[in-house]
Amino acid sequence: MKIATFNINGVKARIETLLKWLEDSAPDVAVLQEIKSIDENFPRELIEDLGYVVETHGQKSFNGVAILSKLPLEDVSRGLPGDDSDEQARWIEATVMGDTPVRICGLYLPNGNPAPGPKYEYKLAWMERLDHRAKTLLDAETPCLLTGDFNIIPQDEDAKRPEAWVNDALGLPASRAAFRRLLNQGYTEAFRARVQGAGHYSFWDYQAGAWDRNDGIRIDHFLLGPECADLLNDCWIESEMRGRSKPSDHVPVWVDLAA
DNA sequence: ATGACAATCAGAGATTGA
Repeated sequence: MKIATFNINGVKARIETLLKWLEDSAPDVAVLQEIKSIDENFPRELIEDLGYVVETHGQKSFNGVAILSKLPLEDVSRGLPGDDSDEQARWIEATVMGDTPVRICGLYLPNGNPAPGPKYEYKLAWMERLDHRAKTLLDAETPCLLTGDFNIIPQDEDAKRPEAWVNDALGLPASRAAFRRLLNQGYTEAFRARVQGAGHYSFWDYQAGAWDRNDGIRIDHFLLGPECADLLNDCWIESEMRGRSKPSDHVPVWVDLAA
């Protein structure tokens, strides 16, 4: 089973790019972030016509996540538990019913800039809620994974210019520590289980020719629970998507699971 | 230190992103 995460930076602006990608790359499951659309305006029929079931958790203008799947989805839930007052659409879960069912959590973690400040406090509080949800999922002792735009640069090797991010919400020690706490629970970062070394990125800013200079950062991740990590065949970044016409500033990241 | 670029909502320019 091939699963991809992709921050599409607006489904309305990216629909042609998205449809062509679904046709050409054909993920079994696509986990999307920043759909920037309410559920009613999401182009679900165009995607259903390609053989996908579509589950969205959208909001007006910003944020918004979705799961597209060629396999049936069960037990869909929306919103990260732990704060009923949080109205930002950043979390969706569903169980993908392949040969081995896998619980998939799609997340769009808050950016957090400027830091310090209320937006950074929201990011850290959101990660605390994520930590709790992740623990609960592990307790089930069945295959599960967390994937999406984490807005975290895990280590210096995950940025072309690490010095540019030391005071940024994506690279601050508290951000990295919260990410490590997830790993320390027993989650495996799929990409680093397969690929070592610097120079692998999933985001390049639209500005200042960042793509042409390969001035990127790796912030889109797969965290696999133990039962899911046992199924990992491969993990890779589809970086060539950044060079196509009308690209998102993120590219898809993939896992192949024996599930 | 800031802007560079892009998307959204709105129908200009502010807001958000990373």
